[in-house]
Amino acid sequence: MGEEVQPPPPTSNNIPYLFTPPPFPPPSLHLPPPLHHQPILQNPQTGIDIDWVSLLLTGSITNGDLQLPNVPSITPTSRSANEGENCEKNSTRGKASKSKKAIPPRVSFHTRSSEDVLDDGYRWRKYGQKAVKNNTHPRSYYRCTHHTCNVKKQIQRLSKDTSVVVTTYEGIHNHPCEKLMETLSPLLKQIQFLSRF
DNA sequence: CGGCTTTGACCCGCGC
DNA sequence: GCGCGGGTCAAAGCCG
Repeated sequence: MGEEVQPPPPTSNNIPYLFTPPPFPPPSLHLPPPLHHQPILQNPQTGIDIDWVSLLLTGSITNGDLQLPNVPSITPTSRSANEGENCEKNSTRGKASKSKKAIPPRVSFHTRSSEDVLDDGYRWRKYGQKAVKNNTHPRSYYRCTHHTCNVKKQIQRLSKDTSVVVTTYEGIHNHPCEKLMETLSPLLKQIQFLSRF
């Protein structure tokens, strides 16, 4: 892949991945959010909403002055608690190896939903929940259940606006999304059929 | 019975 | 060095 990682947009709160637009496709989101999840990605400066249909059809967005490239806009974080797909545990738990760890791509986005868990077509197993500072809602930690896949995601509601769910993906799936294939295969067949005329 | 959630404990990095 | 906050583990319990 020759994709270049876009520099993170400047943020004031030193949380570099907030408001980071999703790449196309997002590392783990190969499906648009379900209908009950209203994506509210927007340019924090202009407040212009991102058009998911455009995103999925063209791979890029031209919505007002906000443009998203179709390359991953990945924002590696400087936090180091769990950097890595190499976060295999050594013999003793939590002991970090001295070698440099790869920083996994991290993407976060906001959706407006009454449900916490965004159904993105993958299967996730919850492995932790933690109360975080300055937020009345706990943060939930999920891991992809595919045995060879190391992708994680965090889900948290904004304390300011509890209808907003912040989903943060970490890592890239190394397997296809079965649900996506199920969903798309009849459409693809139809397209193939129609393209014969 | 297998897969999943819950939850308290543990570990680590960072700031003071 | 210490305390805090965040991330993960793993045992126990739940559920289909």
